[in-house]
Amino acid sequence: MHPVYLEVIQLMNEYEFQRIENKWQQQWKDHQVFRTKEDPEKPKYYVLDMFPYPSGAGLHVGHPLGYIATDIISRYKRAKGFNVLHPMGFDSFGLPAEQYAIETGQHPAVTTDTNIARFKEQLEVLGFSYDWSRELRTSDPNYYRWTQWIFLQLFNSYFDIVTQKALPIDRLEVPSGLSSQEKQDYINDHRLAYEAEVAVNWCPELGTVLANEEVVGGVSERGGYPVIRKPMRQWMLRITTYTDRLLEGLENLDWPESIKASQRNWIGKSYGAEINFKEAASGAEIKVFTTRPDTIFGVTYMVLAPEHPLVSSITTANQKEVVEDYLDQSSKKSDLERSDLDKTKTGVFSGAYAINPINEERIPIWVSDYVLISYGTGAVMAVPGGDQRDFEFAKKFELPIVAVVKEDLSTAEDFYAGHGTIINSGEYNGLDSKEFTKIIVARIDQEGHGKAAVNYKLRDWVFTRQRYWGEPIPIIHSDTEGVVGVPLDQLPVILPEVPDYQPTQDGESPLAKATDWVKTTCPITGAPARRETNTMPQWAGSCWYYLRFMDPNNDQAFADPNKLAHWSPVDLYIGGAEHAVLHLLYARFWHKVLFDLGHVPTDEPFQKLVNQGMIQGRSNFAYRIKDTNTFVSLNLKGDHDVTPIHVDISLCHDDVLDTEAFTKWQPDLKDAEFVLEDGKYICGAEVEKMSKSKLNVVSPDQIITRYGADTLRMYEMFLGPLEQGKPWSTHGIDGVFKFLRKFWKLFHDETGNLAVTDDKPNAQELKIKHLTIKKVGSDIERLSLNTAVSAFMICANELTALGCRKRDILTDLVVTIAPFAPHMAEELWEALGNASSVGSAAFPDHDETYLQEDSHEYPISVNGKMRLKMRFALDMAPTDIEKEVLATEVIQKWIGNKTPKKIIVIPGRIVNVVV
RNA sequence: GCCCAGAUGGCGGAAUUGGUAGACGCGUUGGUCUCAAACACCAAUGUCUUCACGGACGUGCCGGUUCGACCCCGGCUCUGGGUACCA
Repeated sequence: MHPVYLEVIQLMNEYEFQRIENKWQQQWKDHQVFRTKEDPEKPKYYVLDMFPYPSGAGLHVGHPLGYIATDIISRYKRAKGFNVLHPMGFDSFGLPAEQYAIETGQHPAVTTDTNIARFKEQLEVLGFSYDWSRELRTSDPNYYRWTQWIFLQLFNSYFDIVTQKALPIDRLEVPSGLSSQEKQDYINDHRLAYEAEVAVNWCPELGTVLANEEVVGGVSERGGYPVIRKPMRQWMLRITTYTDRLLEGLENLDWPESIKASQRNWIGKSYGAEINFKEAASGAEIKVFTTRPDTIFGVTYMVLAPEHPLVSSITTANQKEVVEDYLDQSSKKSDLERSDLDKTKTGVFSGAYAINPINEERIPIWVSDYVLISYGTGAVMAVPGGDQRDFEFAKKFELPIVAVVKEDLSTAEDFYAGHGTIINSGEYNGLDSKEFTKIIVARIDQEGHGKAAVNYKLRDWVFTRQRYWGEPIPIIHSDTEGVVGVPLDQLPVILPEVPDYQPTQDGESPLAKATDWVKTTCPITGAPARRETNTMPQWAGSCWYYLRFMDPNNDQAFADPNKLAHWSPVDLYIGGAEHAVLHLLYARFWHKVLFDLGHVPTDEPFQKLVNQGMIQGRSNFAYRIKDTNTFVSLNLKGDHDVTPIHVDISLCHDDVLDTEAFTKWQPDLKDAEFVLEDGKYICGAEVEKMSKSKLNVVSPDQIITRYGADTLRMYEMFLGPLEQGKPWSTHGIDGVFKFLRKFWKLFHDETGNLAVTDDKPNAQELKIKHLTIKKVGSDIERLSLNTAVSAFMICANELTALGCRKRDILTDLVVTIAPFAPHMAEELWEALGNASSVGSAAFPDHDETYLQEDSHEYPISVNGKMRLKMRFALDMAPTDIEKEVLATEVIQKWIGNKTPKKIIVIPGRIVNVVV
């Protein structure tokens, strides 16, 4: 809309959203309307948003989708008499700020502050009812002090197998007769936070270690450089001890099934058996894990991962050279190459043989990187007749294939991966494979060849980053005492200033450059010692922020136990599905540890979880003819070799490029030439993730300037179901804007004066009111906010048609709409003569008596097809209805000369005549 | 490959327990107002057929259960998301 029109509309329609919204946002701020205190008189309700990372790009229209929903719920629950906790904060440690710091030398704290200020401003103009007095930032020392404190809780705990819970490390029973070094090692081996040498993602080009989430498809997310595995000393968290608890805990959570499925999948529990094979020459034991012990007679060879410790010792002299060559090659492979599924399998024969413990068969031992050292035992018994990968490998290296399970005995296929009937397995032939699994595992166990076993995909959590902008790990390295936790009264360990933020070439953290900071003393002996220089990953701060919101300014504890007891757990948590696994799994893990140690009152942190869909962007493309500065319009590019480039969507209107603006957009485009169609340059378009780099970001600010926050709030809800993703489009926002003006006009006459009357409402008007209250209330409860908006539209349409301006009707509607359009509601509420905020008014109750009717318009169907409608009294006897229906001419026509077999009358619903 | 979700007019979507398919909004068409436009308002709008009344078809496809199916069951197809040499 043109700015001139905007003024015209405002003059004509009196709904001055800009004035109204500024006014009420100021009032809420001045009077701290949303400040929350514990209130034992009211039931509590904790509504949480996934707090954002304050990026430099600011909010786009996708961010508020979930925030609007939680704000509506919060305001609704308050009006329903709940004491609502609805906080917001910032996940402010993280890579983009650090990357920016490396490029510009500006301290990440400075850019983070600027970004947060911008985010807060954008959140405020949306009219959210956050209790800003509880705002937190994960990069604030008063916050990360407690993140470090929790880390030390993990460091000072172990997982007790018997009770299946974490206990303080001093309760660990250490075997007697150990030397002091052995004793220290034993204890460290049980801590929930421990140091270990593990393979990490090392990016040689960037000279840094990357987090898993920074590696996409084997290359670095930033720059697209190859990433290799490199063993380095890391802090790890023993999340694997909690696998079963994390799995079982999912059962009672009100979470989307897909998220639970993702977590189960990620944990990846599989049942099977560990079977010991013996190497023929040395008798060395090689353990394999299999989920299909029933296929043991189909084992035709064995495969070890290249990193398997036995590889070098069993390799025969003849094969030594090829095996070493292969090991060397695979160690150099990037993750990209190793994970490329299309590649053909590689491997070498070790020269050694293993003995199948069940049938004493001698099978060759191969080495191949399709077996991973990180899962199971790093060795597999290969059953090419029953496993796709083994089958491909056997085909390539011409190894024998034996079918041992058949679904259908008549087929001649030599490959079948499912369950069925056992064949080629000696005395066991003919058994059902599932049945045989139990029998053979029992035999293996009895004969000492192995045992039933469970395996998980979940690995311990690599908890260190060689990065600057994160929480320092509160550990001191002492020459005599090993790793020592920083004493709790010395927290926080403040992030030091460093000369520059660049990661070092050898993978050491930038914190190592703060040499004075690194030098410290051992808390036990007082001798000189070094601080840990690694920092925590970005997930650390978000693992427990929901707890800190309950008591954000406490400097004695991470939160007061009474406040934790009052607010726990989070009743409703809304956020994007991209956090389905990592954040939600890590947070659950920390929570369970804190629960075991008696620090939090619940076993699970988030009772109900809802994923809002992602709002995608619509990108525009221009097509540059290769090696030229000429751009060809969408439908003419056919014959040319073109490179599509993203064009900022602000340079396009309905996919037509503003060529003049385009040439001024970037210096290298100033001489750009265009091949036009119909005198216009038409851009290509594609729906993809909304992001700064794709130049398709729509900021809520633009929409708010045009239509106001209330319109944007209702429009985003009106788009469709909350959980569903959709591309952003403003088609239809006018409809919502029109609705709000219509609602406004119910209260005002043509001159803009309040025109509410004190007339008594009639039955029809009361019915509209009560129906709307009922519908909106139940829609909010089930998070169907799109249909709630439509209920308001229906209501406004009907009242407008009736010309109803009655106070009784309108007062309740203002309270009902307040969660959705709070600014307009406040303004109308004030105009109706109320001194207090509409937020303090109780949500009206609907009265069923106004909704009841004494008759119902029955759809009359013949053989299930609706033919006409007839109105009958609700208390009319079904037999009387039957008579009337049969006597009707239209129905008679449909029955014709047949006799009705049956007539079904469902009182208050439907009539069906069966002929 | 595996796991999960989904498929309804020109478009976004509605139908809460098996009971009138298409609420509400957008768009489109026609009209009122206007010098004209915008705004606003009124009417029509699933497809096919009919001058009309009406009729036939219709919720991705095939089949089933039922008096009655967008909804339940069996078998597919396609789309989106997650995940993967996990033995």
